[in-house]
Amino acid sequence: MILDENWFQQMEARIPHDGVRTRFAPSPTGYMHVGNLRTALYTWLIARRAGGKFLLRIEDTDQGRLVEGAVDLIFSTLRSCGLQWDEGPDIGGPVGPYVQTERRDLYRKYAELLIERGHAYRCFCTEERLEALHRDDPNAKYDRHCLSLTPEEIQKKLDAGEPYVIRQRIPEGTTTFHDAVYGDITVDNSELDDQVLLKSDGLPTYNFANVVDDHLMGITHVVRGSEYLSSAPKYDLLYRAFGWEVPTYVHCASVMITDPETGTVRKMSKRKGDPSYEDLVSMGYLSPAVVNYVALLGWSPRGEIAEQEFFTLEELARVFDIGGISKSPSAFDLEKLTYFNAHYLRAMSPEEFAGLARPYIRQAVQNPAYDADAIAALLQARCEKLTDIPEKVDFFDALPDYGVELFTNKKSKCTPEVSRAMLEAAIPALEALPVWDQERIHGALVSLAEQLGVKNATLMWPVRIAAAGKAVTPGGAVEICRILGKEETLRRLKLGLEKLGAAGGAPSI
RNA sequence: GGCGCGUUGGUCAAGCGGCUAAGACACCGCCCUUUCACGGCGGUAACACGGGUUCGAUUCCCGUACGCGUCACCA
Repeated sequence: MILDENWFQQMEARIPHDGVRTRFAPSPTGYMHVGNLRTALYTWLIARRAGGKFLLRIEDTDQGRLVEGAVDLIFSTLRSCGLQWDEGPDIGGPVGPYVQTERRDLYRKYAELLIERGHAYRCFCTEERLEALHRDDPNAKYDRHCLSLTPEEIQKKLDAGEPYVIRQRIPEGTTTFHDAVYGDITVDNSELDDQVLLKSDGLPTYNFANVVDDHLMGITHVVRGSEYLSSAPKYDLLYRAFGWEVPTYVHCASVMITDPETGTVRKMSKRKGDPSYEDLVSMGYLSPAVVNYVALLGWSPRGEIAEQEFFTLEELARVFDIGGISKSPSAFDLEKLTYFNAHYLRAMSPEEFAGLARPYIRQAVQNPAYDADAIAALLQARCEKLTDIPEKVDFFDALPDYGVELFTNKKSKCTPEVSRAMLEAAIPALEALPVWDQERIHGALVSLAEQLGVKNATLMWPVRIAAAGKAVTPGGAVEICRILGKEETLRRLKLGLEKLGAAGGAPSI
């Protein structure tokens, strides 16, 4: 086998050396879980912070685990979070292709280059032999059986068309690698296996493809989950075997979750029903809130901004530093995400919020007479997620069949008798209003309370109960009456009065 | 089991030899108030354990415990 020097030189010549380049390299095997999203975010931030490039590479070397539509989900998730890539499968770039199966020939060439240099070798061992080895000692590493094959033996097997893999030859000694988060880590090479670089189907393993692609794509910072910390020494050895510069490793601790059933912390997982990014969105969470929250899960701002908790993506891009990434795993807390979400909801302009809220309002309020924007205004400070909305406003369309006990409220000094008196007074006062708006309804009721010598609350409580039929409502009596309109309001107040037993008799206050 | 990494309140976390050990979520109380929220103010609550090093350890070193990761022709 003759290696084409020119070809390798051409590959090298394509590599950009113009500053920071990072990559997000998911395998299209399912959905974007929160940990993936965070890795993507940090990767993007490191590039952005440095004014560098962020690339997207699809690692689809595992034929068996491909999931249809997974690539599109990755695209859409990244985009909706604002993590646009500068180079990638769909938009191309100087070091493409950006899908590993489209690069397959290249890995073989690099594997053979390693063989030539004595850092790798062909292995013809059958699955049976490997299994037998493992049976004898479950922790056994590959016994290097094929390392001792002579060139003649190898050629004979090749000619016979025997399938083989290419293995990395791990040298003696120890390997020390540096990680930007964890510092220097040293391991004894005897802990390392002669791992497979090229599978018998001709495709590279993750570890090998990763090293080759990261180098060929000029990646300067390798950001990934800490589950890869153990294989980092093998990466280092590979880089050195090729004579390549080792990139900066940035390993991030896992995102955990407290299992609601057992109360123990474990890694988040789809199978256990933990929410993915998509799930969170459909649960009513906003992308910027999720991004903001996730950024702080395992990273914290330092210096003058140490106290800041709300960040836009652009702000993060300005201040994100690798030094702020924490070594220990952190637990995803839906309650805290909810808090961030609520903050984002409230920080919107009323118009923007109304636009988002409208569909949710209309799920429960179909009567077009009821102004969705006015309802939205009541909701903005009162919901934490958009999905909270429908159940809060269902009383507009249909007055609930409530019980008279709602007319009793200690704090407002309301009893059924008091409530009856209040409604009896409120109905004519409201009936007399020539114009039905916030100011006038409010004015009428407040001055009525004054006339009657009661606290505002004493009058407002029964009016609100009668108007809404619920103990808790977004907005007070005035706001609700205004939206209901004069006619419907009066109808409901009269209905409330009936419930209280409309019988005459002087109100006993 | 070997190897690696980690361990500050229920949760996220600051701290990088000397502090009454920040801040945030949640929780509790008060204020505001036409319910509920929002907002404001305040409160409860933590350095896993044992040895060192040091004048002095949350901070450095070594053990122990616990947790996580990894030991695939998966990524």
